[in-house]
Amino acid sequence: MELALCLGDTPKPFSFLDKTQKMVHKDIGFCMALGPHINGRSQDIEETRGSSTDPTVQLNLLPFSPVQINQTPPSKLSFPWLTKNLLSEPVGPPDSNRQEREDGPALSSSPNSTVSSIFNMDLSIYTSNHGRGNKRDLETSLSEIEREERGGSSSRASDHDDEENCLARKKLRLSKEQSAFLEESFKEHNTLNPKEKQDLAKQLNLRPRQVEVWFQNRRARTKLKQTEVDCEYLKKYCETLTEENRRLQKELQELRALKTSQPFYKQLPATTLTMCPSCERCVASTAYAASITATAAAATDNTTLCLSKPRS
DNA sequence: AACTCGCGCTCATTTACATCA
DNA sequence: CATGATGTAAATGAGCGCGAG
Repeated sequence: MELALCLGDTPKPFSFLDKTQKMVHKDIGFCMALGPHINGRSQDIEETRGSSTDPTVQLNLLPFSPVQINQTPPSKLSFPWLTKNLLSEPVGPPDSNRQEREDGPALSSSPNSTVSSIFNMDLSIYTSNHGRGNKRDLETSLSEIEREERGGSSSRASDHDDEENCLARKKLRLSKEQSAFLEESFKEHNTLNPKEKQDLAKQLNLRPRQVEVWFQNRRARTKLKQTEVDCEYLKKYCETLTEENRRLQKELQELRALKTSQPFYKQLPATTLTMCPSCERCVASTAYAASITATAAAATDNTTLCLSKPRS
């Protein structure tokens, strides 16, 4: 059994996996593999194994979203062992229906439908910055909202306008209520269609662009958290495999020692199974068995040793 | 049908700022 | 009060898909 680890650029396929899987990713990644491998004779093992149903395992962890919490693009590798239970994070359906939502917003599934009763309040930016917001922030935010309402949906162009109108980028701290509301929405969908974005912005007295950015950052945080979970799991998994590898190596050594210390054992022919002519049962048939039971050997024409009673 | 272009979106990365110990 | 660490809102640029021409 061999445990191989690869960290860095373009993980190379492990030798004992040559006939099984090839890695094609050129990204920097983490790669771990487990397979039968004794003293570098993986080729022999591979040949004798033949069509074994015990395949080698190679695990590739790519730097980009190895496990998607909220979406799982088909081209990306996902880890089957991670379930929504493990992840404490909401596991939404793959966002394949995004186009559908954009074509016609599924308002029935809108976060507002479930949380608006709780948070249907005027979440004014007057209360933002946890009550520490100053007058300048307030005026800036208000003018931004007015601009947004005049200009319609956010875009890069409006961002540039923002830049022109707002000389210094003043950081706005979202209030607890705003964050909670956004969080609830995120649990429903981790992406927004334009209508949802507009609605959320209106309800929270924020610019649609701010809502969009919040979701962007929230997705990034989710992903980061997930990466940490993955790393932790892989670390433990790696330790387990290392331990298993050590144990098997030790076992192998013991077997080899036993083999060399008992040379007569070497002379024993392989045990084969044959059918006992008298009882019609499978029995072990070896020259060794025959030699130690002279009487039995004399009683029968062949070397089959049968200790069971003949069938009546 | 193949192409180009513009648009809008997401993502990764970086920057800037607020907050806290 | 100054300072470094941390969290996070926002900016930026790249890449992708899609519809229109």
